[in-house]
Amino acid sequence: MVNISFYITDVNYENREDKALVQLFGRTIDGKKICVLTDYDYSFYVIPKKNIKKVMEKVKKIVVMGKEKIDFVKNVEIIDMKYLGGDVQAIRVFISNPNAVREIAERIKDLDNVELVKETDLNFYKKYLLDNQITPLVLTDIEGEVLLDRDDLDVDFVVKAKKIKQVKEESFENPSIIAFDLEIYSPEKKYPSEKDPIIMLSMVSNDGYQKVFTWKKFKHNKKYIEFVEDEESLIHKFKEVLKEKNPDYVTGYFSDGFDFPFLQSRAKKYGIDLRFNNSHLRINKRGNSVTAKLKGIVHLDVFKFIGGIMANSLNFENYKLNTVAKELLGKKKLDVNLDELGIVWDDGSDKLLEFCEYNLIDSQLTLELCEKILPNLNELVKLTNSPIYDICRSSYSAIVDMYLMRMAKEYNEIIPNKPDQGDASLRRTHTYQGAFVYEPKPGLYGKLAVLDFRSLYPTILVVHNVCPTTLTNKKGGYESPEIVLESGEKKKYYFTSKKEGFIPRVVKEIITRRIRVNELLKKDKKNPILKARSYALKTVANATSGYLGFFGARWYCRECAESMTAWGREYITDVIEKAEKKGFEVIYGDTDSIFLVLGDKSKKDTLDFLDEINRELPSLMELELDDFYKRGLFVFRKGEKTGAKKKYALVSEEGEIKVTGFETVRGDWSVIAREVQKKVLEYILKDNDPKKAYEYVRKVIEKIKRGKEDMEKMIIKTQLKRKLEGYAVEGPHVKVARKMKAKGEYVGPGITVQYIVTPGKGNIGNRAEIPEDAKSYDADYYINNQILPVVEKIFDVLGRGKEELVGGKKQMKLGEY
DNA sequence: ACATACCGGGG
DNA sequence: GTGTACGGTATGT
Repeated sequence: MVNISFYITDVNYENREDKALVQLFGRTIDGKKICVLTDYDYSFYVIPKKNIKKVMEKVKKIVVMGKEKIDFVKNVEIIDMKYLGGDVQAIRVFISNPNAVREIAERIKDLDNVELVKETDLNFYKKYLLDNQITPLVLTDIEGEVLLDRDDLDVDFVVKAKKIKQVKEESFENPSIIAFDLEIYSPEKKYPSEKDPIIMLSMVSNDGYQKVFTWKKFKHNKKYIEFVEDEESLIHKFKEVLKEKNPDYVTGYFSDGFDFPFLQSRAKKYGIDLRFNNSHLRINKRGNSVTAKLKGIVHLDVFKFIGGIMANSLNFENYKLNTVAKELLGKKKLDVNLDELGIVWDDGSDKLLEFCEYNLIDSQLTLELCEKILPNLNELVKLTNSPIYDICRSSYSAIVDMYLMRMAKEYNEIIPNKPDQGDASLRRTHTYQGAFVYEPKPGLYGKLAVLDFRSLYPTILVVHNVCPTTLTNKKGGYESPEIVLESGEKKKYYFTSKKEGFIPRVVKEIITRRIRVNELLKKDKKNPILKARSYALKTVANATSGYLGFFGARWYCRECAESMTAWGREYITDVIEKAEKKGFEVIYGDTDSIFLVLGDKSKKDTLDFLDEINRELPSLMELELDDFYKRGLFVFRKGEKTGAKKKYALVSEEGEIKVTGFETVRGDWSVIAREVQKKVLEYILKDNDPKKAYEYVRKVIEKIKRGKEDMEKMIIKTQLKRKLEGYAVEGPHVKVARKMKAKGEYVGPGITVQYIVTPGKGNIGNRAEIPEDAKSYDADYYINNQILPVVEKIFDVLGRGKEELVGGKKQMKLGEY
C-alpha cells in the first residue's frame, strides 16, 4: 500500500476485461507524473409511479447481451432524492460497464410503473467526477497499490487506488507546459493545403526549453535551431520531445483546428502513430468545430478559450494571435511576409533564419498567453468540477450545465436529462420576448455616461426566486410583469416565496461569493487568482439566466426566461423614465444599460442619480457607472430612417475606441475594403474629423474609377470547402476553381481560391477571374459591393449621402436613395 | 423570396 | 466516444 498526494490534470477511462476503469492522470506533489486507476460503477436513477419494491426487483433482474459478454445490473438501492424541487423515492441502479447503460436504461423504461429514468446521458468520466464530487486540479490523496505491468502508460508510475479523498483546498499551481507551432511550405501566395509539407516546428516550454526544428540547412548562430533530416524526422522529433518532457499541458494557437489536424495528416503519410499513453492523437470533427485530444497530456488550445468564453468580455477587433498578444501581453508577432516563405525555402537562403525566429516567437507568445489564461481556466475547473480540457473548449451553456449538475449533487437533486432531438427542436421553435432595447437617434454625440445593472438577470433570478422548481399556479408569491405570448394572449407567471428554488439558491451563492471576492480584490487589485475567481463567478452567474431559455438546457424553463426578460424590461425602462425626469437626455439603452447624453449635466449629477436609484433597488441589485465617454456614434438601420440597435462606437476619455456591432470586414473581402473601413473609423472616432474621412473615401473611389487602384488590393479570397461536384449553387470562387483546374492546378477542398471581379455583364461568378489572368477590375462592383457597404452607414449619420461620394455618375442600385 | 455557402482561427 | 455551433452576410436560382 502507498499513500500519494497528487493533482488531477486529465480524466479518461479504459475498458478492462469486465469493467471500465477511470484513469486519473496528474502530477504528484513531488513532481512525478502519475496515472491513478480506480473502479467506478456507473449509477443512475429510476423514479417509479408506484410499487417501488416490485419495480426494483424487476430492474435487478435485467440482463442484456453485449458484444462479447453479458451485461447486467450490478446493484440497486432505494434512496430519497429531490427531483425538480419535489421529494421523490428513487431506485439507484449500478452498472459496471458504461457501454451497457443506454440499453439497460431502455429496458427499464419499458417496465410497468416506471415514471422516469435519469442520469443515463452523462459520459463516464463526467459521471465519475460528479458522483464522487472530485474536483480536478485540487490536491487529491490516494491510498493504493503500485502496478508494475503498465508500461503502456507514459507516466512515472501507475497506481490502482483503493481510496480517494480530497480534503485540502490547495490547487495545482505550477504545471509544465509546452507550446508548439508549425510552419508549412506553400507555393507563392497560396495558403497551404495538407498536400504541403511541414518545414518548421517550434517547441517552447515554461522550463526554458526552446527549439525550432527544420530540415533545410543554412548558416546561423542560434542555439535554438536544430536541423533534422526531413519532414518525417521532424514529426518524429515532435513525438520524442513531447514524450521525453512529458508535460502536463501542450498548447497551441488554433491547434484544435490547424496544427494538430495538420500534424496528424502529415504523420499518416509516413505511417507515424502519434500515440501517447496507449492512445492515438484523436481528431474529432463535428460540423465546423474540430478538437484534438491526447491522452495524459492535456491539450489546451489558447484560441478556443480566448476566442470563445473570454471573447465576450474582451471585445477585441479580432482574435488572431497577433491581436490577442498585443492586447493581453503587449507583444507582437515577428513581422514577416509569409507569402515569401515558399520562395525563401526553395532558395535555401539565410533569410530562413527570420522565419525560424517567427516560428519560435509564435510558440513563445502562445505559451505566455496560456499562462495568462490559466488562472481563468483553473477557477472555472474548480467551480464546475470539469477537466481543464473540457473547460478550455466549453460553451457558456456547457459551463452552466456542469455547475448546476455539480450543485445538484450537493443538494441531493436528481439531474434532469438533456432534451432529445425532438424536444430540443420543439423548444427551439418557441420564441419569447427578449430584452428591452431603446432605439437610438442616429448621430454623433458628445460627452456621454453609460450606466448598467450589475448582473441584471442573475440578480432578478435571485430576488424573484425564478426557477423551474418554484414555478406555480398559485398567486401570493412573486408575480411576474405581464407577458404577451406569441398568440397575443397576456399572461403572468407566479413563483412561490415559500421555499428557495434550486437555481436561485446556487446563483445567490455565486453572487455573494463574487461580492466577497471583489471586496478582497479592492485591497489587492492585481491579484490574478482573485481576478480570475471574480471573472469565473461572473461568467457562470450571467450565463445561467440565458441558459434557462436555451433549448439544449437540462434545467430549461421558458416561463422562467420569459419572466426574467419581462422583469429586466421593467427595471431598465423604470431607470430610463427616472433619468428623463431628472433632465438627462437618454440616447440609447440595451437590456441592462442606459446611455445618457450629459449636455449641461455634470459627472456628479450622474453619480447622484445613481445613488438615488440604488437606494430604491432590492439589496442584491445595483446600477453601476460603466464609464464616461468623449463621443459616441450611432448609425441608421440598414435602408431605414430609424436607428440601428446594438450598433455604435464610443471613444473613452483616454481616446480609446470601443466599437460594438459593426462587423469588421472579414477575410473574404478585398484588401481595399478593409483598408477603407479601418481608416474611416479612425478618422471619425480618433481624430474627430469626419471631413477627413469623407475626403479620403472620395479619393479612393476616384482612384478606383480611373482604374488606377492596385490590382493586388482587389483580390478576393474564398476557401473551397468541398469537391467541385459537390456544389448545388456555384459562387464566384467555385467558377474560378474550375478555371484553375483547367490550367492544371491542384483543386480540392481546403484550397483558397483568389479572384478579381472583371468588367462585363451578368453574374459576378462569370466575371470572376484568376488574378494573374485579370487585365482590369470592375470599378462599379468594387465601389458598390466593397467600398460603399463598409462606409455608407457611417456617412449617412453625418448627413453625407453616397451620391456625393461617388460623384455625378449614377451607380447601380442608387435609385432607392 | 428563398436557398446555399462562407466567414472565424491557422501557413 | 460527449454534441449535434452560430449568427451574419453575399451570391445564385
